[in-house]
Amino acid sequence: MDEELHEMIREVVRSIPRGRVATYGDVADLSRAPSPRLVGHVLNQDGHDLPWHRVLRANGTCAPHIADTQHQLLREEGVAVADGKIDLRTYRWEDAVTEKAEEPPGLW
DNA sequence: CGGCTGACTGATT
DNA sequence: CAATCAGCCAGCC
Repeated sequence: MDEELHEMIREVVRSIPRGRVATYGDVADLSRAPSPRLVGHVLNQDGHDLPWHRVLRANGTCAPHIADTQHQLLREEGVAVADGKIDLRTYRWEDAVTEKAEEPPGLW
């Protein structure tokens, strides 16, 4: 059953560090999901106890129906939200790609 | 079995 | 920066 994938996606989302964000594509890749759409679907169904607000679209924005809450929660964690968009180049969860994790500005 | 939808992405114009 | 197109996959009718 693909239930394992389902759990995997939730695990990845839960692994996102505080003050950082990830894109659907990243989560999909880390959870070996076949496509980012599955991530969205899973979060919609079982993302109630997950930090789904740390998952955004590739351009730094998020879905309209959750955007309001999303921005609010992110700000609580110290993530700067500018005009409904997050600066991915600064806050993107880079530990996943092991490129370079530079410290975000005024955080904590 | 076929078609539409969606918390998506990337490239192109 | 906005609009379009084409892949992508699961779920519902």
